[in-house]
Amino acid sequence: MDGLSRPVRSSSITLRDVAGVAGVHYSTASKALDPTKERLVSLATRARVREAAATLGYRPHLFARGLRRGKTGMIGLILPDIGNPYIPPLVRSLREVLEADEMTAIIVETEDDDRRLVRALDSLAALRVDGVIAGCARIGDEDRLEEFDREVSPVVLAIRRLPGSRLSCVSADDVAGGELAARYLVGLGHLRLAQLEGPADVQPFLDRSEGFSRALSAQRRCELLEVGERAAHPSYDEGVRLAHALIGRGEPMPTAIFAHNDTMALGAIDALHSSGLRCPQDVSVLGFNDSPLAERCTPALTTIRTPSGEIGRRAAAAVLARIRGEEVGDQLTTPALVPRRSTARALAVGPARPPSSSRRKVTVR
Amino acid sequence: MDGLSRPVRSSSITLRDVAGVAGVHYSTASKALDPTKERLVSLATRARVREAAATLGYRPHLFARGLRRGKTGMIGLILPDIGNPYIPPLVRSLREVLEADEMTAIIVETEDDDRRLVRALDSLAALRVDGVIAGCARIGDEDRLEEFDREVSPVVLAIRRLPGSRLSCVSADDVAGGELAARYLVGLGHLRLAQLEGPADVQPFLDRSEGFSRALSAQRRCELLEVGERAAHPSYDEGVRLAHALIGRGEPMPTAIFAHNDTMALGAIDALHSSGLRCPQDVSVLGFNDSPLAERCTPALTTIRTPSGEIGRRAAAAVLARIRGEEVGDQLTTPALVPRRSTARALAVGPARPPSSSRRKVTVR
DNA sequence: CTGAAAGCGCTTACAG
DNA sequence: CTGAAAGCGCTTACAG
Repeated sequence: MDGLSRPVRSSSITLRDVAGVAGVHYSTASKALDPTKERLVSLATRARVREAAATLGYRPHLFARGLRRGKTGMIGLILPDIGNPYIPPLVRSLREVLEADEMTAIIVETEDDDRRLVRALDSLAALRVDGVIAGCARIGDEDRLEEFDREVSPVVLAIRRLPGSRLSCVSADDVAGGELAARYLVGLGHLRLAQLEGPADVQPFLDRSEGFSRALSAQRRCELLEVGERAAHPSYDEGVRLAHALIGRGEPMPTAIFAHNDTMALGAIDALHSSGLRCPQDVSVLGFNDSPLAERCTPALTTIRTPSGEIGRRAAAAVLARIRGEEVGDQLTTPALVPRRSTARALAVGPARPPSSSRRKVTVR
Repeated sequence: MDGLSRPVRSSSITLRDVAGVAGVHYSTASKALDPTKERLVSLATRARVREAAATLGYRPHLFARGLRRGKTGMIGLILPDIGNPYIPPLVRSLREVLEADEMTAIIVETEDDDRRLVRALDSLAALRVDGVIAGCARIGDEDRLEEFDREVSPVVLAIRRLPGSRLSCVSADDVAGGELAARYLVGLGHLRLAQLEGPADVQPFLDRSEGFSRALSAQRRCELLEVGERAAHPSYDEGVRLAHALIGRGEPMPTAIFAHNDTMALGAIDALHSSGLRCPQDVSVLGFNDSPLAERCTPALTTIRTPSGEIGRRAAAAVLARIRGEEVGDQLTTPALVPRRSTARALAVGPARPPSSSRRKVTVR
């Protein structure tokens, strides 16, 4: 009678419709269509129901099913920035694992902003996601994330670990990555080095710093030059800014720079370039992550690979396990050095200087 | 009794719980909490219900509500590739508009693969999304997309129009963009030009080709060199490949190249570079889209801006309108030229040639 | 202004 | 093997 209150689209085919065509009760149709329950239904009925479903184009209403079963089949994926080239491969691998379990990922972005995180968590709670993969954790987020884990659904950390939290985490071994960076550059003969550090509220950057400077201090004669500040965001623009800060100090330039991610490394290379310094001839630059753009730039970027595919797969498997009620431990993947063109042997001769400053000295003297 | 079948988490606070604490029927609680219905409830009750909801931390179960109301609050966003730097800004702007209407976007990727499109549409149908924004349309997808629009929920096209379809579309005016590219390069004095074309099953690339070559043929003395093939994907790698194809022909090089998107332009620049040709001194390169990386590379890329923020917002507004039952027309946004460092005046002197081939000629002669 | 009932589309014990 | 019933959490006519 009330045409307006009914769904308009033809394809809101329901189990009732299927059952009607097949001539059975809709609960029987439900069982016939459920692989785990089909054995409760006679072969003949099964066939009839399936045919009816096929000809009608029936699709189970996932959220109706979810409501009944007490789950939604949705996983929240909280990311700081989907524009970071490291992210898409990770999202893809993660989604593959989720989809194999009929789960769908909902991506929300925080842009490393507190209020956005709160809002993201709010919506995911209202959506009743079955679990969350948080790739956005900043030091200080422990409580919020753990509360969600306690009150709504399981949360696992990915990429960014949170030492002060009991939430399990899948990430790279960033300390080892920093060490690897240092040892490689030292092996190339570099004695004066610097690092462009990511924000201090993100543990991986702290870890990379620690690994790098620790491995360096184990070497005699190696000097770690201070940039004086860290990046506000681990972005190209900040890479440019910090590199210029380094150049502008007036002190001798390092012969090698370790940037805390690939994007900052690209910024640094372009900044060097625009200051008349060549990479790698004057200054070697080493990135971190091995995101897709690392091999697609000039010079191709030497970097530390932190396998995003594997981290994505493991993180997905970890939430799925926690949803099943299993406990999962932390998982660190081992980073690997990928040598390309942006690093070179240190020259035996004296320190490179920004052309302008060396020119200045020449004219002054 | 049966502890196992009930939700475990404390926060599955339901309307019943709230009503219990407030001492009212749960239907009354529902009204008290609904801004559009709160006037049906006495002030005192309203206050009590709200307080109960707040102290219990009640959140409406969005999918339960959706089931009752016949909508889910979800919009499917079908994209070929979230790794394309043009995409994140578009996703962000689009999401802003959707969120203002309490809608959530579900992103699925097709990688321009037929089977993935089918699967994507399948899942979105099972999710009963209220609408779809398809940024993945390839020529030939008309039927599938229109069927979804007819049977499941409204589909609007974004970025890629589909001339053979009645689905409404929000995109850039790609023909005008191609013309703009041609006129700009001609204005710089270039007489021998080439374009690196994207796949022929994507209308925007066809449009860019058409605009470019049409504007060029209107000029006397301008020559459009044939590359001989199009890109299989509009990617960096294909940009590299096509540029090498151009260089390897043995014919004189163009002095300006129009790449059908920024990513291909970057590939082309790197390919030129690795062949000893400088951009822009030897060859100017013009991109398309003005994705974020265009201003963050060396040389900064001259490109055609097709405002992703605006396209995203309009596309979101368009689905929302269609969901409300309104018809919406096609919308073309006007592209604009963004001059940067990768293009320069054509030299008055003779054609640039790949160094190797010119060297060869020198030694041979 | 409040409550009781029906129902969104499904699943799942429970009878027969 | 099949069906009838209850219920997931909500909203919304409909009575009172």
